[in-house]
Amino acid sequence: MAKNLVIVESPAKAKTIEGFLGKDFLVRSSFGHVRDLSKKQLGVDIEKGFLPIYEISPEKKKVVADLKKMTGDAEIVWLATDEDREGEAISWHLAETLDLKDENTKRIVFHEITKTAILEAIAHPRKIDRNLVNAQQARRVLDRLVGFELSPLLWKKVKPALSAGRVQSVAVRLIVEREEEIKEFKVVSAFRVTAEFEVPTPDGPVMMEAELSRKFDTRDQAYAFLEKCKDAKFTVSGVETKPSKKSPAPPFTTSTLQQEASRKLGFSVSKTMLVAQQLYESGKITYMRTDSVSLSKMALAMAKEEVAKIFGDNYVKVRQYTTKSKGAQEAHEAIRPSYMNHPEISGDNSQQRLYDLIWKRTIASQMADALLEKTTITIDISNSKEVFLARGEVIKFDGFLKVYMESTDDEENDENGHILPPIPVGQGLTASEINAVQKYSTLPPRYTEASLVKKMEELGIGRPSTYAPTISTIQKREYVIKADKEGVKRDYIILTLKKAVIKESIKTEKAGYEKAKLFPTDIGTLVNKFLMQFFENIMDYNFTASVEEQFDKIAAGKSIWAEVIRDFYFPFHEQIELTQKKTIKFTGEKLLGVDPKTEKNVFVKIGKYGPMIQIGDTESDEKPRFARLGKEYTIETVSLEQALDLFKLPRSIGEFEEAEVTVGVGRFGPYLKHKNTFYSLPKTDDPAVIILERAIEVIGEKRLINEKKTIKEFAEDPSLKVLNGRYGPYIAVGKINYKIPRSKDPASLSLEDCRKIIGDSGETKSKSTRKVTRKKS
DNA sequence: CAGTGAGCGAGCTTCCGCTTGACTT
Repeated sequence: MAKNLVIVESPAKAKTIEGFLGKDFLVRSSFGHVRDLSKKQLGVDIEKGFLPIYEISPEKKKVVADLKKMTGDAEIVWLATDEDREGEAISWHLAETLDLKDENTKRIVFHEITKTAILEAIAHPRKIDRNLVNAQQARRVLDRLVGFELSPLLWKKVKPALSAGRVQSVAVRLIVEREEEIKEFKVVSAFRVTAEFEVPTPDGPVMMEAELSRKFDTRDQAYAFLEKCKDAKFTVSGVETKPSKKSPAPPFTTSTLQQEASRKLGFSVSKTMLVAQQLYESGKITYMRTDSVSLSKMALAMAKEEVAKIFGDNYVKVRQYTTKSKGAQEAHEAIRPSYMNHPEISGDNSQQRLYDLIWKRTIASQMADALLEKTTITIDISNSKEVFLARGEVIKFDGFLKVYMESTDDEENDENGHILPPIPVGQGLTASEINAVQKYSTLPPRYTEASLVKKMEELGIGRPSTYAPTISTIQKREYVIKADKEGVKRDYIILTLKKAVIKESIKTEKAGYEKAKLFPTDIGTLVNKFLMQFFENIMDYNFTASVEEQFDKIAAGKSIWAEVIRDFYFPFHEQIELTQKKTIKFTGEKLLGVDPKTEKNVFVKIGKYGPMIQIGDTESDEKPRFARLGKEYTIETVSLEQALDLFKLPRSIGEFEEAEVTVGVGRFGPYLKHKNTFYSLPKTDDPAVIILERAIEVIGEKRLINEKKTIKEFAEDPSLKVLNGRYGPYIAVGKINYKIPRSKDPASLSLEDCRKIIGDSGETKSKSTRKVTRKKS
């Protein structure tokens, strides 16, 4: 048996480290946290000074049992979890759950996964830092208290199964407020004037574009200016050349990798993380959940060598970056290739593309600045105080630009580029063409998943390991949806002065097209309004930053964690109780108008199952009528006519096989109902206009699929069927399903065989519970 | 999955941050 057991967080890391250490060391992983607050209850005993009630996470039972066995045999247990708040807590939880003895337990940390770094760490062990652990407990307990007291309030006041939390609710707020900004934004237009000048050079005339120093608010002003240009003289009055430089962006963190992969490769944040995980597990890149931009000494040396080899010594510039982002804990390196001398790797297309991005970014970060020369030529206009400016940029030395240029979120980005011809001051120029083009101001852009992550990081909310899950949570709760927005056509005016004549033309452009952007839903907007009204303190963009300050004090031993929590909790809990008593239901109800037929009020509001239309008052004696508001409408935009149309469903569209066919819209979209069977309508069919013939087609298609699905039926027992499902053949009895053993051929089973399989499998109970837990996750 | 909605009431939902492997009937 090995004398030493080293425990790290990640199995991939364990494998690497085991290679560095001798036979006396076994290295295993805890797979992250092994314990958490009890899931079923609040998990915090408030009366006992906020005592946390911990449980071994169900999926970690086996990990803990295995580790326990091994720690019993080891002489020394080395807790080598990450050097940050969570890592320290993981070590402490391990020590507690594994019953580790103080005298043979050592805590070590290392920042790079190299043999020397690890041997160095082993030479300098320490004890678990209880202050840091307490800071983590405070963080954990606070999040639980906020989440588990706010969410049930939402179930009561707004809609069941909603959620709120320190991180997710602020993320939703950002999206809701951006939408409000867009709604309030006033689009204005202005006329941008550009001129094409003819510049005489020894090799003949060259064209040069210049822009007027001001824009005109109206068409008439622009027209008047062009009119003046007809007999103006244009003279170069200044040529200014300034050297400038560009520096490379720092190596990737989780957040910047997600942003660049989104901009350059079009990956969603979850796709980026999935592919990065694959690269990490196959040893091609370093750890992908990090907030640090620093590179290890070894990585710097490797990068330097690689840059010199490929581009030459004059392209080398070794740089160590420092992290500026709020709340960074820097337990890992930046995300970089494991081996800098591998510009390409094997793997699927996504892996290769993401790796390429990481390789280039890392290499570029260790390269020289690009040296530029920026030139501005000023052209006076004889009869106007305005001037034309021509801007040019010349790259004198490309440096890191040889490899990599960071993208920006700005959609318009065409400022730099062209080279200007040499030209003396005093030179007269002729304008071959002057254009005044109407330009509209652009709306504030909606967030993409990646730009939301960027904003969250700026505010210090969320961590590298939670950016992707948070974004999927707020979509799963239907607070926001990711969607494309069609552009709208609009006209713009162009005035062109050419050969002393001004021509006016009108062109159309498509404006405001957006792809894969985050839009708030009615529910997201309503929940945000509720939380902003009653819990503005939690929703404050600085809330996380200020509690982090408190946690830092705990970590430094200057505050007691339970006191910090106490000071937060009691006023917060008071707010919860007050809101509980004070407010009635928060439905976002809006009066749409009056139904002309019944003369009753028509409302739109959020109900138990989402947005809906209601005809008739809730207080009246007569029961109101309800209709679900489909995803194609919003509370904001739905009209009275559209709302009333929804009550035309369900409707009968005729008879088929001597039974009525009805069409309606339900929980899962439009459906047909025939002989008590439901048939989902494809998206291409509109329930408002569908006719019987088409309905029969849909029913026929569904029957055909069902036929293929059924392998065997038995006349003696119609409730029992052998079916072909997603995971292969199975036996269905009512709503309970049974696995068919591999050894049996499903097509040749008799009723007796089936009953025997059902009898043998026995444990239907465990099956159903498993199904429930799966649903939760 | 299953096609509701008020009201009655039981029993369910929920947080953030660490980490991957489930094996689906």
